[in-house]
Amino acid sequence: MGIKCCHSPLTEAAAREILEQNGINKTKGKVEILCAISRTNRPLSVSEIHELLERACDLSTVFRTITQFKEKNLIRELNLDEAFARYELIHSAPVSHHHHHVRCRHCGDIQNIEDCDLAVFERAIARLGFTETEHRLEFTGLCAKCGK
Amino acid sequence: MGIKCCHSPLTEAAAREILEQNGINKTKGKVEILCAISRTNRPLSVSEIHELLERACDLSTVFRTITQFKEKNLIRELNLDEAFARYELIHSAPVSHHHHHVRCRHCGDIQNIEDCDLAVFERAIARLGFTETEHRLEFTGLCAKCGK
DNA sequence: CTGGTTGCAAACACTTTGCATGTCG
DNA sequence: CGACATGCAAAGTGTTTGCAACCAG
Repeated sequence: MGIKCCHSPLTEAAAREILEQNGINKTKGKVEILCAISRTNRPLSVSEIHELLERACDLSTVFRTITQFKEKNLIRELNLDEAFARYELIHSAPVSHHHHHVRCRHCGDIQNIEDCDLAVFERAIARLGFTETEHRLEFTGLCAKCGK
Repeated sequence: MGIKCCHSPLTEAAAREILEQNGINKTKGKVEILCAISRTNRPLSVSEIHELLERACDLSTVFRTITQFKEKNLIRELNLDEAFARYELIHSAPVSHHHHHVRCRHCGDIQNIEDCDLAVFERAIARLGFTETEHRLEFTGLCAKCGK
């Protein structure tokens, strides 16, 4: 319990299978992007992914692929108060693995938090050595009018 | 308890006093921007503020003023998964008035949530008629290394 | 073969900055 | 008067798009 980093790099074969299952063409770029995201245990920005691939494909291709992965719910987009978005794999494993993040305002380091309860959170974060903690909890949904 | 909109428009005099207390020059633009933010009960984007002022001052001035207000902790910056930031007044009243937001993924409507407890949240949001709710809880702070 | 995919360059949206001018205190 | 504030235009980011060449199925 508490804090744990979920780290599960995909083999190329596993990546190909995931793409297959989601009806996505298994091009070199897409396989590599999926592997790259699975290789890190922290959410990546598009340009970080681009650099991890050593620019093997164009930046716009990374953006397009990320968009596609997001639509297929392979990845989750995060907003950690930076000028850009970050993405992490959704481990479709048991149930959609719900967790959150702590990001250091100073060095930008990002760590995962596995529990989902405010009090537990605060304790877990303190245990990590974080100070001057702030949190931001935002909801989205369909309002009464829009929820058809 | 539950949901409530905190709405407290500032008179020009009150706005001037706040600026005074924070050592900010009381120029026409700054007074108007502060009033505009206090007049709405939902967080505003920079260009919404600009339009509310009927372009009485330049967009870059709004950006610069917002930056200054943020530094003085007069306003809070929010990130509601849009391509831009939103800002709302910090009611310095009793203690820093802590609350969150629900935003409709469809129409973009934003409402305030006053309580700060996940379970209460969920119920409150459901009571508002929101469906397909998602939330995002992110922390920032100084990690053990950076927290001097 | 044919539709999806890519690279490239250009376009976008939001935000920041440089500089000359204008205003507050 | 001097410091700060402003308008304007230009530059900077991160992201999106149009198009022709290309590749997977």
